[in-house]
Amino acid sequence: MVSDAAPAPAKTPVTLREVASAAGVSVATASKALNGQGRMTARTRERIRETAQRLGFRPNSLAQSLLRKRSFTVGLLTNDTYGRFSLPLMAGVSDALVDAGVSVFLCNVEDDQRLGQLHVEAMLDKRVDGIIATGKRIDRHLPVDLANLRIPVIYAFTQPDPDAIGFVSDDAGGARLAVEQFCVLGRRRIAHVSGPASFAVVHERARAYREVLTEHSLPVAEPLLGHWSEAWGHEAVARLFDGKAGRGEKPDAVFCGNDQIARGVIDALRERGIGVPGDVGVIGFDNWEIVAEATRPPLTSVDMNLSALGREAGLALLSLVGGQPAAPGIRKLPCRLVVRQSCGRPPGG
Amino acid sequence: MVSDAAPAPAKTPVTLREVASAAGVSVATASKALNGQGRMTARTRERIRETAQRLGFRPNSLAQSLLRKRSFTVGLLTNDTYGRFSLPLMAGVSDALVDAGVSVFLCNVEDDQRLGQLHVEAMLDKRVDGIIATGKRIDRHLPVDLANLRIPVIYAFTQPDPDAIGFVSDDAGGARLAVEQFCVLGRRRIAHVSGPASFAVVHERARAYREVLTEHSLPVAEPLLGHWSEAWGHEAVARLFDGKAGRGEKPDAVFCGNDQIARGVIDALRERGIGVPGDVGVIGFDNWEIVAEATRPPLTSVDMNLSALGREAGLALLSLVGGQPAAPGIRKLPCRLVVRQSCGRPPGG
DNA sequence: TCACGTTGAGAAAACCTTTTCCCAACCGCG
DNA sequence: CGCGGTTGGGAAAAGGTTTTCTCAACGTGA
Repeated sequence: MVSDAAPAPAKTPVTLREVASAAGVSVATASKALNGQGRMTARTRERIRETAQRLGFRPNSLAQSLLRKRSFTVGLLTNDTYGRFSLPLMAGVSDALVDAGVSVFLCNVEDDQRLGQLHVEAMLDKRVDGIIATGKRIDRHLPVDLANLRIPVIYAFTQPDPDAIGFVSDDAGGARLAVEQFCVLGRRRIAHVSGPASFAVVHERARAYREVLTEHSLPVAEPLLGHWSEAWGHEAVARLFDGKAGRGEKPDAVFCGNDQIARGVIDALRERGIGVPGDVGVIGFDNWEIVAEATRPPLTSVDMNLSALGREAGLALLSLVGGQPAAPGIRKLPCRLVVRQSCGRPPGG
Repeated sequence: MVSDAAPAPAKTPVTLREVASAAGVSVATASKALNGQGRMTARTRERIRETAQRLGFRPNSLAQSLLRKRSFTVGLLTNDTYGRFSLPLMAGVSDALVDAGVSVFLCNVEDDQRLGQLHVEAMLDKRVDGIIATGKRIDRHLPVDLANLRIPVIYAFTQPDPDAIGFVSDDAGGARLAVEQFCVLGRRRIAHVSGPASFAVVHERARAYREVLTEHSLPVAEPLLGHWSEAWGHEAVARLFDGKAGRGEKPDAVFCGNDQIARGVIDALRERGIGVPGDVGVIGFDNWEIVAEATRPPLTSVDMNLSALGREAGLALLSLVGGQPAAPGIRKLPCRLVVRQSCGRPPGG
């Protein structure tokens, strides 16, 4: 027998049987030694451990899964192929699971029912322990039916089935943060420019906007709804600022439905010689850093904490898989305001 | 026996054994019937198939994998957590593999060696058939060692190990497309504004830029290297256009290293009253649609075809897993020019 | 009738690990 | 010396599928 020195990468994985025979014990004993189970002398256990170490033994996850009926694998379903929402979310999910030794199948289903079916079946066949469904819109379903699946399902940033568990961002809370910030900064005429009325979050944020203004006894302007683009930001500024009303009647703050709109608003204001944040404060939504940091001045924006949301979803799934019960319903996670320069500084500051 | 009508979702998966006993045959026969193997009467085969169908039988992938030593699973390693490069690439990979019944483990390793190790080991334990490594930079390695892995590895949009197979975009070719386009459009004084010198692609594109200009006997200006931001685009315009040289000596076209720089360039030009594309044509790189479509005018840009690159990588891995040999080396995939309005139209058009 | 080939289907091994018995040896105690 | 209890470790089943081998029945030609 040649003593192989460095544990050179074996061409074929070493099995428990090989460890056992190298250590001169049965596979049963070897298994128990490595898992800290059973009874044996400390010396035997240590010898087996060393042998396994030396041979570079790693248990075959497939065999373990087959037996334990637990694959340490979950599926992540998304239809947000190119979007920027799913990536931080996925990172959070993955982050929460990797420490538990759980790997994540990424399944992009677009909006294709057939593709969704295909992926779900593949995941079921592979005996995933659970599924996380995520999308690009809070108020839409994925094109798959996950209702009676015999494995736990968690929804994140997408519309959950009834009786399921879903995590979403607290958009109303996020909107409050933004508008309250304007109030604190002494802004009095706060406008709201947002996306299409077909999005549920548009109404949720608009409601919060109205509430905060009312609470502060400030005038409530009807929100301007358009679409999620810079161009719409430009147009909204034209509508808000190009009238012949005096300076004192025009907005001194604009709360925007996303960062692209805010970018358009800031650019349009600058083109009109209106100072940001001097004359008008601007706050965006999404905190899309690459946009928020490129605006002039850098954009204050509401962050939905998507990565944290993904983490929570991952942990919730883990606990469900572990057999912990959990009440169905929607959990809203708080947003946070990332203050940069576009909103201005406190009067006294 | 009650005839259960609709195949209600069973609480526990139905096994081959159950199918066999329901059809009155042995598991061996059942297996062969469903896989089109072995010899039996057509009637027997059909009866078994129907029984399986009726019971909603789906083979346990874990058991199959254990036996076949093939898990129909691959790992996708990335360190591009928030970036926009990995998403289209992943979509392409997933797309190429889903039809072969192969699922993809998404592993985000950041730039963390420990995390990389962790993920690679988890994937190896789960007996993935192969690994695709992808990153956010073509000229950097991932923080993991995939050299002697006993399973096939493909690199995509990241620096491959020697003797490995890698797919990257043909950046020089992409740059040629852009500069040639300017030449065709009759531009004569073409500038190049790009990212930091620490990126290999910056030099590759600059070389192509010089070559094309030389081929067309046009003056070659030294490329301006800075960083990948809008702010740098602004500054570059200041350097190029704010001198006291006459209009006839200033650039009439700017080829930018990415879309953000191009965005900055266009904005800065507009602020100076210089018309785009009338006075100066602009072409960007990356074709990041959300930026390219928001510039005024919409930005012509080089698309790296990342989704196609992902597809190629996926197919290559599949063929490697299938035992097909493949020569090591780097394969460059062509870019394409997406023409919008910022480059101008042909003189006669 | 016998030898032989074909057909249809089942038994069992294999994949790798975990876990539940089970058993032999040993110890102490009466 | 006999007995119950403990200790160290092994045999075997289980998990679900695939594949090889085996075998009985049957038909055919001599």
